[in-house]
Amino acid sequence: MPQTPRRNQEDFYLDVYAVVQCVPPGRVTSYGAIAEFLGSKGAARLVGYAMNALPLYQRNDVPAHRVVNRNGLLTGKHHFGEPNRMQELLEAEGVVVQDDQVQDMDRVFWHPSHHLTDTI
DNA sequence: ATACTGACTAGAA
DNA sequence: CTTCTAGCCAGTA
Repeated sequence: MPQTPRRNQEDFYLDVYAVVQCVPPGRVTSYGAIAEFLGSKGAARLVGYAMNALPLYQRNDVPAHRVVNRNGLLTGKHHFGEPNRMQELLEAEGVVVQDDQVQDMDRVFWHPSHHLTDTI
């Protein structure tokens, strides 16, 4: 997981996908956290854009449903085809979702730099 | 080139 | 508590 500043947009996209792939099942992270980890703090919108540009052939490898906004709101749910698909995927991993919002964010939130010291 | 949009966020009012 | 503002960056019109 590169912690170096953005080199170019293509690598940035790939880095975003790589980070998302590191999110353990049952945990979630935020767009801003990913951006910050990649050295582009404040580029949260770009992370969202990267997810939007996630190629279909990679959707099986990248758990996009584990990325929510910093409040735990499922802001990307409209990109999963069915309205509650994202919630179903999360709940299948044990994440409690209510009103399109992840509950117990403090316990479930996963920060990229904490991947070694995560306590489930 | 400007203007607006969006799977965002932190801080101010 | 809520809503607003200003940043953020790529893509589109």
